[in-house]
Amino acid sequence: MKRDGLPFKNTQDGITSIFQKLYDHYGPQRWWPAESPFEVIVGAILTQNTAWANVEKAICNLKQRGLLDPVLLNGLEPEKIAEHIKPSGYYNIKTKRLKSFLNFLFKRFSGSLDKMFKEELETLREGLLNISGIGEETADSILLYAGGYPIFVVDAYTKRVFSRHGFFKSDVSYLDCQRLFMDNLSADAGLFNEYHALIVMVGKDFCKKKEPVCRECPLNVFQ
DNA sequence: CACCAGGCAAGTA
DNA sequence: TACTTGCATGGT
Repeated sequence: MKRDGLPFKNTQDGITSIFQKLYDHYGPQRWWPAESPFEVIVGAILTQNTAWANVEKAICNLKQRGLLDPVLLNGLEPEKIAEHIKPSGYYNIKTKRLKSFLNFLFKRFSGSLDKMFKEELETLREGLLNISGIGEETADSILLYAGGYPIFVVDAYTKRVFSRHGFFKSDVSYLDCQRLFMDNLSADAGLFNEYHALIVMVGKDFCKKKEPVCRECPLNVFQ
């Protein structure tokens, strides 16, 4: 880690102590905000490049109609799905993405999430990435937050916060960024769960896209 | 009013 | 491989 004047002995110390500072500041986040693994999956697809508040409206529409279930949603006309998830934006493409996932779930696991989550981590990750509409972040979110697998989720905030603090360049690849965390933390799903959630919190509060650097924040142990 | 949000795939060169 | 563009609503 070539970062002068920082209080970390090495990268591992940095990654570990930043987690501790965030946890001390924000407390446990207990993600994902959902009542079931399927709700996590739907939310993970709907939140692609979309504010969570809008996703909540869409999830609420589905939940109120009792449609937050693989069988029922799979039997629904695309036009009806699109109508319900409209508040989350990109509703036509997201309808296709939900259908693509459901098609995968029914063809490979006869519609059973329990069966799906019996797969090995790497096998299931490959399978999810093969679904049109599910990229690395969505796949890892499903694996970690719905399946409880020990995989670290990288998002725009992760790259922004940690590149601004010198851990890598802002155009770092998903896998390189993910490797930084997974190589320097124990493979603990509970830890990865909290860490990603805390990064999103601190990112929302102090690391906006517009500003050239992070404002002073709990992460600013760098001065 | 402009800009952004817990991405992804398809198109182009 | 490396860029660019479309997708769309709702909050600040």
